[in-house]
Amino acid sequence: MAGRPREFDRDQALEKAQDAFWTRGYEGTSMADLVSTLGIASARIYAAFGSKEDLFREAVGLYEANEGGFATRALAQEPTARRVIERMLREAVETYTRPGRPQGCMVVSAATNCAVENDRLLEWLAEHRRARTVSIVERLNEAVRDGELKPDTDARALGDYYAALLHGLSVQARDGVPKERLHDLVTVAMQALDARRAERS
Amino acid sequence: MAGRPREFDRDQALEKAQDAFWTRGYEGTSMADLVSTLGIASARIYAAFGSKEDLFREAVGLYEANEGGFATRALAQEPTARRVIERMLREAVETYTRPGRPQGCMVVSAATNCAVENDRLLEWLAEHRRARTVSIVERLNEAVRDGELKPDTDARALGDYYAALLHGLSVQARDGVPKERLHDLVTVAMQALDARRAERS
DNA sequence: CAGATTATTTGTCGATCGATAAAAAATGGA
DNA sequence: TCCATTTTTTATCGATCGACAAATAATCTG
Repeated sequence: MAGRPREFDRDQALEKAQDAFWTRGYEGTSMADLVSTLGIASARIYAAFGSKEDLFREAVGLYEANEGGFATRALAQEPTARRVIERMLREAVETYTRPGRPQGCMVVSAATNCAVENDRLLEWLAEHRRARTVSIVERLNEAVRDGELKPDTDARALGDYYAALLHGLSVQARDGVPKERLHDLVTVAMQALDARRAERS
Repeated sequence: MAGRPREFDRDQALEKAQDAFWTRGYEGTSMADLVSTLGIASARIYAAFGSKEDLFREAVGLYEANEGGFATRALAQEPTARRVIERMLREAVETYTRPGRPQGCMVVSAATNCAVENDRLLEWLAEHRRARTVSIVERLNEAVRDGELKPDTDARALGDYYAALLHGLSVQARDGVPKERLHDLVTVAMQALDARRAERS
């Protein structure tokens, strides 16, 4: 273990790359943009991160481990499906509209339209979105088994519904719809779940 | 009025451009792509349509006048807000998942992440989405005034809710969620409106 | 100190981006 | 028939794309 020590903070550079990709997407952020945003020469970026694509994947990982991890956190920490869903949506609204931060969801908007040669990235993000949908559906199925929701509840339809809403929230946030209106919209959306709650003793 | 007659079908070329932009987005579709898709040299494209951006705007216009015009059509043709909303969502699902056609909504996905120099296009599409939201909210407000919906209904929240869902449906369709599941999800979403319907004599 | 290792600097690579100039070809009108 | 007009053909433009090679500099080990 030797060699010249790195002169820049790799984690800090990764954060800056995350924000750039989150704001403008993968193809919307050029290497020249990254050079000026990170403040280091392109050869240093390649030495530290491998390629633009590698950097992007690492940036998405950082996003999902922090700001974008609200779904995972809600699923892990909330005791009921009702609370999982509401917390997930409320935190999504907050994250998507945070002042001074990139708007919307990085996983939804960073690679939606891109050239053929980057289809792998597009598919990679799509798989992340589908996985999130699956985890929501599974949690709702669990709630049906537990008796939290009525036995005849269509958990998949309900899960698809909240997943679609989550993705729609991202588009709305990017369009500049204010946080308060998004919260009001979530309130409307929670009725679908409340209508399926079982009467408990 | 003279000059050499055009040798290709302009409308047909515009349709092909629409499909290309719809599939891969504005920046994801290069001039080289357009040349091979339309089957004509780039100089001819510029002569007929002005620029890549002009061609894109014209292609979006074509989309909104046909496949993408379901919201306008539903608003103009259906007698009740209930029927407007359901027809709009059902037709959206059909349009977004049509076999052999580009998936999702062109207005939602053709310019979500792009470079700084194309921010005008991004903002232009965002304005289209916001305008659609406004027209939905206005229709729901009208329904409250008409007595179709309960007097204490928050029409804006409800309109924002259906707009968000519409945008989410586009993302889901692009992710390959099958049509049937999207219809089931729409069924769940219709409950929010039904809960606001007034009891009529 | 010398040698191995890693980072930084500097310059540049071939490919592709959107766009156009100039010349040739095909029409209608006088 | 000849001219004005428009399209097509052909070739190419400068800018930018992502990526890297080679030389230099800074560290640890022995």
